[in-house]
Amino acid sequence: MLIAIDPSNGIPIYEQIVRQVKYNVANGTLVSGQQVPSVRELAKLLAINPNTIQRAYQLLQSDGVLETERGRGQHVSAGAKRTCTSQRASMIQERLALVVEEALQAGLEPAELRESFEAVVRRYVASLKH
Amino acid sequence: MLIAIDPSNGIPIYEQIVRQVKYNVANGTLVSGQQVPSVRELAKLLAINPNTIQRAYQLLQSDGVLETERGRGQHVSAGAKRTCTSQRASMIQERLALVVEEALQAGLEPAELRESFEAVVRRYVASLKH
Amino acid sequence: MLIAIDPSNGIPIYEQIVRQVKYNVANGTLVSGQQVPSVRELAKLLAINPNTIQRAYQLLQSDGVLETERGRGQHVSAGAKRTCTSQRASMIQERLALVVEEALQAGLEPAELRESFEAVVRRYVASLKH
Amino acid sequence: MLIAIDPSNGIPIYEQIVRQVKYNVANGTLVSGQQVPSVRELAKLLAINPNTIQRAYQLLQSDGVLETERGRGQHVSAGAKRTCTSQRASMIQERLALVVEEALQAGLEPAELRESFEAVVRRYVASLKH
DNA sequence: GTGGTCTAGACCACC
DNA sequence: GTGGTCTAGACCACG
Repeated sequence: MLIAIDPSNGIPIYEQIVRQVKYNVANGTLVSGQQVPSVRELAKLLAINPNTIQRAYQLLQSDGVLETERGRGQHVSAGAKRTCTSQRASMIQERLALVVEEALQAGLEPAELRESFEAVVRRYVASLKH
Repeated sequence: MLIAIDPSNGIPIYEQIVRQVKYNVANGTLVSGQQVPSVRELAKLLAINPNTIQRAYQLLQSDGVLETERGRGQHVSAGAKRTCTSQRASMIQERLALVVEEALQAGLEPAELRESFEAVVRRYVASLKH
Repeated sequence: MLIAIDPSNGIPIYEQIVRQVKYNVANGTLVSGQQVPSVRELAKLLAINPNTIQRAYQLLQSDGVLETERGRGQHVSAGAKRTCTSQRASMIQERLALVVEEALQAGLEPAELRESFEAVVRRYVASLKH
Repeated sequence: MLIAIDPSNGIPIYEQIVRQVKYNVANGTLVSGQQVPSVRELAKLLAINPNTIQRAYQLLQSDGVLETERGRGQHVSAGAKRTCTSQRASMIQERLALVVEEALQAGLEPAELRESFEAVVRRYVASLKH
């Protein structure tokens, strides 16, 4: 599992961790039952305050992605993959909806927006081929 | 001109004011040379501390949207409309690109995304007819 | 006499008036004993608040440039020309000294500065020939 | 780093701080990546309200001189030295040009001005030797 | 009346 | 601990 933190991009670090763990679960990189690094371990690995890791793990627990067993550390919970996958899709679609709605309200033409949208898709598909 | 503040939506109040003034300028609701309410006036109107308004107005000045004359209040500067319009379009398109790219990276299918996109547009167009 | 006011250049309007009157006196455009426009007259002429003119005239009086006689308005005082001429030269030289000193303290080389200085002079002389 | 504030010289305190920080960066006294005192710390040090420091630091951020990391304080950004040095030189030369032009327009002779200029330089060079 | 600056003190999120 | 935001109230210069 790879977690990359950018401490100066405005998104709280704990939030970056939460997202990337969920991403890795949805991904298959982290599978149900698998151990995740302990708070201290991950803190040392990322050179980040343990409190911050702790906070991320707590959020992941309350989202049902991680489970803790006394003295045995954290592991990925049973239904995590399904949860994350659907969460991710709906989150992303929700954000897309927000942006598009705001653009339309701001008076941009649907055609204009559609063209921007397709341009991004084309650029992304092209970048995959390299 | 209508400015609506939501003090509890996370976006700083001064930022909300900045956006809405720019929006109104891009809009044509505020035209070049037009006076905007004085700091104290707007503060009373929105029931917000004058310092907060002051901060918003200063940002608008440094963005070239407002000009101030000592003792005579603020007015919309000459090139404001062009500035705001282009800023707005590019900001929105940038955000659209970000969301779409993230969605693609997360593995969503272009077709799926396109459908979401069109759904939002349809919903918006429909809402206009009511 | 010509007075040009720029209300949005940061220099207080009363200060702009003071400077330009002094300039005109040093100039010979305004001579000793000559009447200057009344406060109200000048205010109307420049489309400026009479309080502002009043303030400028008071400063000019305390600088010994203008004198007032009951009911007869303001006129240029006897020694005004000498006062203004010397004031102007010393003021300007003082400002030059300030800028140059700051530049040297900031570490710019005298040679570099001298070159900038001469460039401005050359540019100015050239502009006169057109 | 030394910062000296004169609260009664007309220049706003936050502006004095901004200038002196930039000066120290251009100087080499503050180098890229170096921490600057926290808002509260500097406020206590200078016996000035933290809000005023905050304002100065925010301006420095928007000028690209400082960067902030949440909960970890401010540090000098990467390109800061280049930015500050060039800004300072161009600012000073611009001001020199302004003063010289005004002097010439006011009718002072280039030779006279040149003599004033050289006098300041001589005086400054002499003061260095003591 | 206007905007510009500053102080004092509070609350929040983040680390 | 850090920075970010906001309120309240004061003082000043300008017109």
